[in-house]
Amino acid sequence: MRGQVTEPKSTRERILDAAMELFSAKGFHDTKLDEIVAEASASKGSIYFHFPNKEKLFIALVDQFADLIERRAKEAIAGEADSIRRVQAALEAVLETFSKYRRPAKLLLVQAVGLGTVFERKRIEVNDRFVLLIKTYLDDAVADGSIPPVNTQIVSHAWMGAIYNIVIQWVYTGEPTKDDIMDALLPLLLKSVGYQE
Amino acid sequence: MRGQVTEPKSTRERILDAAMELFSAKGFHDTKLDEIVAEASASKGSIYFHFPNKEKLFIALVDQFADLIERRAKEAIAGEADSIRRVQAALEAVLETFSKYRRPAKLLLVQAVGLGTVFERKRIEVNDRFVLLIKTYLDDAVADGSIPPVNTQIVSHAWMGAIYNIVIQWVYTGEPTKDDIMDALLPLLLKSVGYQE
DNA sequence: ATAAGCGTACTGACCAGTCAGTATCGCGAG
DNA sequence: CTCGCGATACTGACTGGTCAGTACGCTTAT
Repeated sequence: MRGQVTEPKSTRERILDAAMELFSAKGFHDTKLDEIVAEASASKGSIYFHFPNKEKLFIALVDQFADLIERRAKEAIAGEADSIRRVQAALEAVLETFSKYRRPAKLLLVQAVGLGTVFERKRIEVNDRFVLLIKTYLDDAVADGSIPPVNTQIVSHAWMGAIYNIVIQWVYTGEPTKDDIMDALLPLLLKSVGYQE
Repeated sequence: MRGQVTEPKSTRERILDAAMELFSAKGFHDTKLDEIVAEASASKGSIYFHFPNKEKLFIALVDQFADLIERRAKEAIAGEADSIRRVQAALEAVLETFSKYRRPAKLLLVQAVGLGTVFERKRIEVNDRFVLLIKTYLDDAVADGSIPPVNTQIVSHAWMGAIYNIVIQWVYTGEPTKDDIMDALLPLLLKSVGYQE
């Protein structure tokens, strides 16, 4: 029998949780390290024991969530054989994951933008990872004739932006609901490349 | 006959130009007031003579460009009668304007995101202005039967995001060209709402 | 004993914003 | 026409608060 029903969180985890909470709510610059210290019931020393600096702490959160999203998308893809189904499954998985983790979504889609040059690269890197993922499977779908030929470069960027913006809207207002998004966005995107079900 | 061929720019204009240059390149926080001072060949005091603070200077630039975009879109709309043509004309005008002003585009679409709560409201306000504009004419197009009924709320946000992301991509890489964007994005968006030409 | 893990008091660079002062103009009175 | 006066536009040295990062010390487990 353990002393606690739920294993007490490690300091490192508490710091990450607190940082996620605050960064996603107030952004990078408006979040003070001392606030993270307070929220995490930790100390400045322990933050600098676990992370080299504030910037890396932020990036750790971005990477962590970007990895999760990508993993979920790839899992979903792996479960489908047909190329257009793969695209569809990946979209569903991504939307599902975003809607399950509202704060990380805001961190990734809003707070990680418009910081200096350093973060900019990170943002572009993450964006391109997903665009490439979409593009790959769109190209497959074109190749096997599921959809007519399109400029997949532009389409994947456009899709990415569409998803971004809808999710951001949802992050702020809670509207539209995840189901509404699924019902409206998925057909919209598929129709945009000429796919008829 | 004037003494100068081109009227020398006022201090206020030089400050705005310099601020646009630097903010769009390095973002809000990485741009120091002293850098704007140097770039504008002005002085700290004159910045604070013309603007209450750094934040308002930034917002002035955002507003200025958002106004321009909206004006161009409305002009384009005014020249068309058919509702679907209006949507089309507005999109063309917006893309045209973005592509003509690369730096302001980056300022509005990238650098104005992820700053604190104050800027966040501004960003949402601007975004909603355009979304509403799109939505209005989409609703018209649905009403007169040009396109089948769709969730125009979601569609307008999705369109907005698609445009954003493509333009951002262009801002960074110069690719795809404006013409490629027109050729690929316009049909994409129209197809997404089931419009066949 | 010794090192990983953490706490706390401290430092100092940085930079937005201030302010006392200067320059230049238009204008009405003498 | 010119002098005084107020208003507008601008200057740049200075300040003071802020906050990321550091120094160093105490604990606990091995």
